[in-house]
Amino acid sequence: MLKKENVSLSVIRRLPRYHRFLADLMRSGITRISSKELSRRMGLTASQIRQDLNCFGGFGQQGYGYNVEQLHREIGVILGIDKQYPAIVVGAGNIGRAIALNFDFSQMGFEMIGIFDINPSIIGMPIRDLTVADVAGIEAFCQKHHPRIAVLTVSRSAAAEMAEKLIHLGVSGFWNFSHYDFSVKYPGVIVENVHLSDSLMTLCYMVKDLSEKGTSIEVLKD
Amino acid sequence: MLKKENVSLSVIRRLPRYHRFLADLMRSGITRISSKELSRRMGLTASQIRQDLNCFGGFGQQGYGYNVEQLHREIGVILGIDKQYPAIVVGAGNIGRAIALNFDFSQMGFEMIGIFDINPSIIGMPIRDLTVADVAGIEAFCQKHHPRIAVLTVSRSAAAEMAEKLIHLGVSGFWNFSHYDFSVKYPGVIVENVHLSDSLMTLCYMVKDLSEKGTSIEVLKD
DNA sequence: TAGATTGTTAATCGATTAACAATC
DNA sequence: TAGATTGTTAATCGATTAACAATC
Repeated sequence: MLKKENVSLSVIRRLPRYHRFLADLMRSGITRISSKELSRRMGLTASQIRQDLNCFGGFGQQGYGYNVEQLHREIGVILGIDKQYPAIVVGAGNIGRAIALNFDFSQMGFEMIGIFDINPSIIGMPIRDLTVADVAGIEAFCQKHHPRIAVLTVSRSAAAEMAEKLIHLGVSGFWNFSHYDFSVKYPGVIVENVHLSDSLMTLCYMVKDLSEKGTSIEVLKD
Repeated sequence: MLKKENVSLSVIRRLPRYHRFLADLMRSGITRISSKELSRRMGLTASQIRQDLNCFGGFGQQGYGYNVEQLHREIGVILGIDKQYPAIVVGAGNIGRAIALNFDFSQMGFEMIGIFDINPSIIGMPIRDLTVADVAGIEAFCQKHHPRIAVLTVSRSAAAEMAEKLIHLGVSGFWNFSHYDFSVKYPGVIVENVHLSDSLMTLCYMVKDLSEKGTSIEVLKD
């Protein structure tokens, strides 16, 4: 199915957004869409959409456009969210619990098979169909169940050691919420960093920038 | 202080990461750093670091490098995190609470002045020095306190109406955790989207891609 | 002064956009 | 068939990297 050998990360990062907008279209009962109309809704160019999709194959039909339901499904397959890679959550504090409670991992390619924490007052807490386990047992757990990815929500100080341990236990990917940046230290290990504070600082810059440029918010508002 | 009129978003998005690495250096007691050494630690090129910083001015010294503490402070000022823009959290579910509890907004340019929810069993709950208020009173609150940004963690279905309401109440920026993408609908309004599910799907792609290419994880591991 | 490293200009690379022939 | 819209090639644009003169 793959046409291009190496698809750029910029393209990959747009795929989930296409997937989301296509799901919206399905909900609205729209069954076909042109790259032009989709580009209008998403704030992109039609050219870019066609270029992006053609990295993976020709999913459209000349003169017709794309079948919404089919394209939605195909993008899901490209992303691999039809898989069920075993995953664990390490750190069951506020963020870890919120993630575990709010996300349906099974819809995003993963099966949540374990949650761990070091805090005795959190260990034993039920979260969905799992129970928070003592992180002391994580080594035995990994040797038995071989999780492919770990959601890392431990503190900055604990992250370095934990990442190293998990890599040696065979974990090949991390959804990293900790403030520790280990993508540089372990090249070859897949790390998807979620630095929420970076995102908030970027927002701060944009708010400040808008203020300083004195652009009338009133004008922009309507 | 600004040298360049319009700095690209790619550059802006790297600033918080520089800020974070510089804070690390300060903690390690390192007082000066060259672009070369910093690039090695961050996994970038020295050229890029110098280009990025020179969008805002010359912070270094030939033959010496950069003063860590000074550069850290300067980047903070560029980002505007020394400001205290009033902010509210709308939606105090798992994600909203986790965000409100974990983040020190004051260190990222914002002051948290209110938290709102629609659910009676959540209203009245204390979160840090605030209490979750009934979202019914959000209009009166905004007219009185004029929050600049809103952290939006309401459901997809509630997001559209809430965004519109807040925009008309003068909120000019959103930290958007909802699945509703309104950056296209309201151009001019600042929206920093945090689509955690997009991030997780991207990780899924990378894990799948690694599996399919059959690259030996063993080799990469050590 | 000599060595180091910046600030900045020029070259390269990659990503986005435009154009259009192919075709449903 | 005629109209529409894709898939794909070519042109443009922007971002990254390289090079080097300026200077601490």
